[in-house]
Amino acid sequence: MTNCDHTLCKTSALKEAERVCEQLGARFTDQRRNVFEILWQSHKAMTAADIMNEMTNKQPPITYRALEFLKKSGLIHHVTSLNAYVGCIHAKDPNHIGQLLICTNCHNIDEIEPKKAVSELIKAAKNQDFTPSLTHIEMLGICKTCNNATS
Amino acid sequence: MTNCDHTLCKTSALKEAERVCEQLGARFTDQRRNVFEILWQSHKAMTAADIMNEMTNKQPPITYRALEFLKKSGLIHHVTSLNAYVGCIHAKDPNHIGQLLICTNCHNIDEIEPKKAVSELIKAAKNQDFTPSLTHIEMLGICKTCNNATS
DNA sequence: AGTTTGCCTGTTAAAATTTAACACTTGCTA
DNA sequence: TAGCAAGTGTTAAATTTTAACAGGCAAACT
Ligand SMILES: [Zn+2]
Ligand SMILES: [Zn+2]
Ligand SMILES: [Zn+2]
Ligand SMILES: [Zn+2]
Repeated sequence: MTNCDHTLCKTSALKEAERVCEQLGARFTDQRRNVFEILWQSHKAMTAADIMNEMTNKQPPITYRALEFLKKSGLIHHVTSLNAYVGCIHAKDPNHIGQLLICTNCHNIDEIEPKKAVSELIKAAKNQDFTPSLTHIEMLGICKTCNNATS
Repeated sequence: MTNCDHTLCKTSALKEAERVCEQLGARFTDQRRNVFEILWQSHKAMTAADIMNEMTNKQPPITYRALEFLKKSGLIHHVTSLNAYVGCIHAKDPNHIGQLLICTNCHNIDEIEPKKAVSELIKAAKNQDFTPSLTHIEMLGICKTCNNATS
């Protein structure tokens, strides 16, 4: 994501969303698109309230339902440590486990797929005879851009 | 934690809490102890409301302030994916990064310290020039006991 | 074409969760 | 013993999330 051509980010995310919905037999309705486009204005996490403020229809149930749908469909991530949401940049792979790098300064979020780390995490879990189904990895810290700026 | 002598868990956690407070120059007051002991009744996560219900003084600010303090002091973990809290079993090491194994069946939480996985996560972050300060690792799944029970 | 069906929306509230503000107390210490 | 910082009690309020239910809309059947 770092130094992205964000117009490209956004259009390809939209295309992907349409594909995913099609595949799920669900509709990419106005409300869902509205939430999705608002989230994809940037790579920053937004709270439900943030999003709601920018919606055409600002009623809570509308917003929460769309968020719920997008999350279940793997198109967005719920950033639990911020209680906020961000568009997923790996939506093509519905089974990916993302490591979210959350900059506490500029609030941008990058998402990487740390295959080796994940396999270590799963190994560690299995050592305790624990069978994981859902994994959250969130790191708060300072991103490259902000690091350079403050030095 | 699995198959623990929980009386032991609890007393050693209390002793540790007293030590940590002492070291921080803070007081392990009645309210803080009340929250802490309620959490340590088990290894299950409890929401703020759950805890509040069992407090001597059931007023929200009392509960939230104690939780905030205990979290900042590293004595409990905020389980962000459940928006709930659980006692930390590695409080002796204030810099540990715990991997929470959260059983969606019995709701017990185990916490392990996956050193290798963590170093891989940090390595992956640094590859993006990201400087992490706080790391959350939470896995939802089925624990050993529940796995055995359902098979 | 008309009708059923299931998904999705609109709307009205209400419940649940978290925080603000401020006066007061308590234990330390200068 | 007065002053200070940490911690509490109390009253509300703000924020976040959910329930409930009537209505609309698009694909699918007859
Ligand atoms: Zn971008
Ligand atoms: Zn993702
Ligand atoms: Zn811990
Ligand atoms: Zn279990």
